Amino acid sequence: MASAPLPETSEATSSQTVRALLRLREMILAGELAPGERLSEPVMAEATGISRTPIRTALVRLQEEGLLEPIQSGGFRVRAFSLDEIRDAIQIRATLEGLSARLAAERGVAPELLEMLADCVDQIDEVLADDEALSEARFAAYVDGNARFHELIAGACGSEVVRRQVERAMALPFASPNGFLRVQAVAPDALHTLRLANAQHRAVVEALAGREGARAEALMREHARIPQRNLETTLAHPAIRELIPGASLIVPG
Amino acid sequence: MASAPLPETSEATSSQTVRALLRLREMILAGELAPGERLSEPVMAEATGISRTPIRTALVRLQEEGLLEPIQSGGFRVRAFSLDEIRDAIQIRATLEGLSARLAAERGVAPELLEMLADCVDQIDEVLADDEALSEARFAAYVDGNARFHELIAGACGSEVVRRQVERAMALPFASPNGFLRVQAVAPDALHTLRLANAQHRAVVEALAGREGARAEALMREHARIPQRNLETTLAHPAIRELIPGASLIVPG
DNA sequence: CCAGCTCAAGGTGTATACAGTTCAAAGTGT
DNA sequence: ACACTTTGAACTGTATACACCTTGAGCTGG
Repeated sequence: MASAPLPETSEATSSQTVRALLRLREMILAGELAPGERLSEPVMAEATGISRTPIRTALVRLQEEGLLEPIQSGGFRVRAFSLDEIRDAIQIRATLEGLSARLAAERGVAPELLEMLADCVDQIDEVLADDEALSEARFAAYVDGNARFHELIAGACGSEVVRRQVERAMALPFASPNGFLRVQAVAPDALHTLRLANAQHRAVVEALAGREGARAEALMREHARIPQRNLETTLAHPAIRELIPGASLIVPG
Repeated sequence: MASAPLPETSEATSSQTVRALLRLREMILAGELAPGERLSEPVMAEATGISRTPIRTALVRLQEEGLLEPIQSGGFRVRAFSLDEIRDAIQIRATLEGLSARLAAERGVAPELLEMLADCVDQIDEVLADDEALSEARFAAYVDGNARFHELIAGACGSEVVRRQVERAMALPFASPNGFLRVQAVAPDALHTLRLANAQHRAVVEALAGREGARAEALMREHARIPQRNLETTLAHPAIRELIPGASLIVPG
């Protein structure tokens, strides 16, 4: 039990379908497939070395995920997202996170969960303690803490249905809590904003502990203004578009 | 162009996959497949006369929809829903409808849309004008008006992303606006409650017209208390469980 | 030179075959 | 009588073959 390093979950992921899903998502977000372009199953099969069947089910999954849209005559094309849609996607996530937080506060959260949330906040505080610019390692630690915090919030109300729906809302790359973080990191007031974000995190934990449902909900909603702002920044400085995943899917519209 | 009655969209729906999806969903909601039961692809293929491939993609879609859950060793089983989960699913829908309504109010809605919404409300009012018990036909008219109203709200903010997400939230049968309506119809205070519901509809239209975002959002949320109450009623009187679609998926939990 | 038509190439939807694996039941040994 | 083993049936994941459809390019006729 003690030996045997975990089988590398990333590469040798058992099924072909999962491999195809990961690979295709990666290709789409990397911009290897232009928005509006039809995804030819035989071509993808050739490119990935996976047969058409798993490719096909991966395409269905990606459609449900929102990255692809069906074509009248059959098959799928890469979806393009307008800035307005991205704004809305972020608001959807924030709204659902707010719901989860409110329900959690109203129903009460287990002390262990509060502690785990506090751990995330502490980890981020530690990362931000220094006044120097963020190193790559510190940035990674922030991303990790932030992702864990938001995952915990998604499941905080103890409802599988809610957790699923929140996760769905995060599926779009720009709607994810970490979607615009790299943009954030290069901003002049980066540290200041990140500290503000973590102050909001801490306030949410406090609200959950005190069963303040409305406060927890409002905080989670307000919290999503930060990526909104980063989106504006990205809009204003097209050069930093490269920093955000799936940037190629964003169209002026 | 004038002749040729539209090909019956319901039965001869072009693709096998769509047919399989409809048929399987129907079977699950009708309780022909018990919750927890594994769905054998060959068996379903035999039962429906459709080959395994379309069955398979339908299963994937039903999983994304939330009606099925994956089994460790492969394949899917019918998902069971606890009462708490149903409550939460209704709240999710209400929350997202509230978001759509608020955004619509803030951004302003086209006069044509307001008119269409008002039409729904009027249609329902007409159905409820009479003080007698609801006939089957009047009930159907109510269901239709109600469904149209909620669909319009889902798309009212003009965002495809939001519309999609709201529709997703309505996918679970009990979370749909019409999910518990049949229960409502047999209640002693049926007409009273339905009139209350439509008063809320009308208030939402008013709020949209007046760009009162917070009001529109709060109304849509409150509006979902009615199905919540109907859920309680159903719980108290197990005999009427038969009236709601997918009742067999509800477990005590 | 342009419009319309034809034809071919490619692509999707579907069926089916096959290998590896899981699960359960029956049988055997104690 | 009970527990363990073994075997077989069934099922999933995957590959592949095939028919029908769509679409675009090239060709022909005006």
